[in-house]
Parts: sequence; structure tokens; C-alpha cells
Amino acid sequence: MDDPESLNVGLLLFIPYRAMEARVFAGLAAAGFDDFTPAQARVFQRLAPQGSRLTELAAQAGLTKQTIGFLVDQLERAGYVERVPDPRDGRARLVRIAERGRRVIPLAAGIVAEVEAEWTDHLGGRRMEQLRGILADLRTVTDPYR
Amino acid sequence: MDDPESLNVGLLLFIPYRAMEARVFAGLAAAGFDDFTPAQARVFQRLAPQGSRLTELAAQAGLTKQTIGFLVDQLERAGYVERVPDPRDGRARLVRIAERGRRVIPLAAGIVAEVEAEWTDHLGGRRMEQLRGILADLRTVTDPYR
DNA sequence: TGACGATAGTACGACACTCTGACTTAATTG
DNA sequence: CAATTAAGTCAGAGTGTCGTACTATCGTCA
Repeated sequence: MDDPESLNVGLLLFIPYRAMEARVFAGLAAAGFDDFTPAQARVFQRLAPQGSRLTELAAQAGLTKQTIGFLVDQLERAGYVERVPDPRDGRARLVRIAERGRRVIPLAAGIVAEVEAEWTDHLGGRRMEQLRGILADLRTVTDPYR
Repeated sequence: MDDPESLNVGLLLFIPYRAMEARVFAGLAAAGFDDFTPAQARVFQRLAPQGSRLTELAAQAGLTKQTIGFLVDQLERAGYVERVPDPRDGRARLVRIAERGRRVIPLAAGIVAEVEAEWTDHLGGRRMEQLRGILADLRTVTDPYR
């Protein structure tokens, strides 16, 4: 577990993921969005434009409804999302991106683009594209939801 | 954030990482090692064969000394690791893999190999090797420690 | 050689995250 | 319409993570 080449692919995936996440959060915090946690972001990121149901988010994220509810509560309190009734089901509510949340998106996207550009610099454009393609493909067998 | 192709690389990395982790933990739990958590594993995985210092582990994992201490406490209580004095520094102690921990390693490695084999089946051997190579390369710019 | 700043680790308290189990309300189905 | 299923909430517990503050030891240099 110590020889760099022997690291399993799982850990190798985790290292850059973590680096990306840390960069994004540092950037958001620097821009005043300092009440945004990684766990919240993982939910926020999966929000459909027309809004998503709690149960749906839970399934996608691989977490329980309660956990998602807890995270959405925080996002709502901070003004990043809002809950509106689902017109198609009286039991359900749709979680939608709210005004403050909309302002985060371009900022986060900018930081992501910046990090991706650094990675492209290091790897070269061809290998960066290969990485993206392979990961998208891998998703079809590792992401239980689409 | 909804079109599959538009997912940022960070999230694309996270999805298979999470899938791998879930598989390993399910496998370990099924074999009776049900008191092994992901957080513990991330520490355990980085343990050098001759033992590692807490501070060193903290830096590598990007966590604080206290957090690592807390996780090592649990690993120690469960018999996976042991702490021995560092002969070269009276302040330090080395965290080493203990007997029970040694039994986990081949089991976990087997599950990892199984998952990797499935991924190779899906991606093809050539692209799996590309993935591994690219990730190892990416590590040099995203892992602050080696 | 001994005082002082740096380093390894621990203790404590706070908060974030996640789960299980039990519940309420609304939809669906026979 | 009764029974079952599905969406979401409430309450409680355990884990993971951090910041601050502390002790013990090390290394250095005057």
C-alpha cells in the first residue's frame, strides 16, 4: 500500500476528486459563500433545473431521505434552494435552485474550469479527453442512477 | 448539471470511487469485518509497512492530527493497528498494522481486484490501463504528499 | 548547557453528517 | 373504499471533523 504504482484505482480516483473539491470550496469561501459544505454541494450539484424530489435526490446520491432532508434544510435556510409543492403529487415537494444558489453556479463552474485547465496543462489535452471519456463510460456501470 | 456529458470531472471521479468503496465495505462486512468504516480505511490504506506517524498520516490524508488520532484509536481498539514508540523520537509513536489488520489486507485486495476486473471488462484492457496511468500522473499535481 | 522555539501527540468541546426506526399524509390499486 | 405503497418528517444515536488549548520532547544556538 506504499508503492505509488500499487495504489488501487479507488484511491487514485479519490485523490484528484478531493483536490478538486478543496479548490472549489476554497474559492467559494473566498467569494463570500462560506456557508456551503461539501455534503450540501453534492446534493446541490444533482438538482434538476425544474427541481428534484427529495426521494429522487436520495436515490441518486446513495443517501437516505432523512440525510437529504437535513442537507436541503440547510441549503434552504442559507437561501441556496427553495421547496415548492409538486403540482403532480400532493405528498411531494420539489427542491429548486433559488436566487442565491443561481449566483453560486457560474462561480463554481469557473473554479472547476480553472482546475480542469491546470490538469489539462499537466496531462495534455488528448489524455484529459481520454480521462473524461473513460470516466463517463465507467459511470454507466458504477452510477446506479442513469 | 443535469446533462450526463456536462458533469464535471470532479463528480465523474467521485462516482466510481464511491462505487469501489461501497463494494469493498460490503465484502469486508460479509466476511465478518463489520467494524471497519470508510474513514478508518482511508487511514489504514496509507499506513507504511514499518509504521507511520500520526502527523504524517494527517498530512497525507488532508485531515487534522486530532481526526487521525480519533480514527487510529478506533482501529487500535478493534485490533487492526497498534501503536509502538518511535525509537528515533521520544515524542512520536508509530502506527503499525497489527495481526487482525494483516488479515484484512488480502481480503480487501481481492475485492478491489474483482471490481477492477469488472471495470476492465466494461472498458477494455487498453482503456483501463490508460485510466490507471492518467490517474497516477494526475496524482503528482493533486496529492500534496508525494 | 540550558533556555527557547518548533514538533508530536492528546484532551475537550462544538458542529456536521449519516443512519435506523417510527410516524403522518397523500396517492394508487384492487 | 380499504389496503398498500410512496413522499416526506421527527427523534435519537453514533461517527467524523475541526478549532483551541495543553503536555512532553526535540533541536538549536548563545
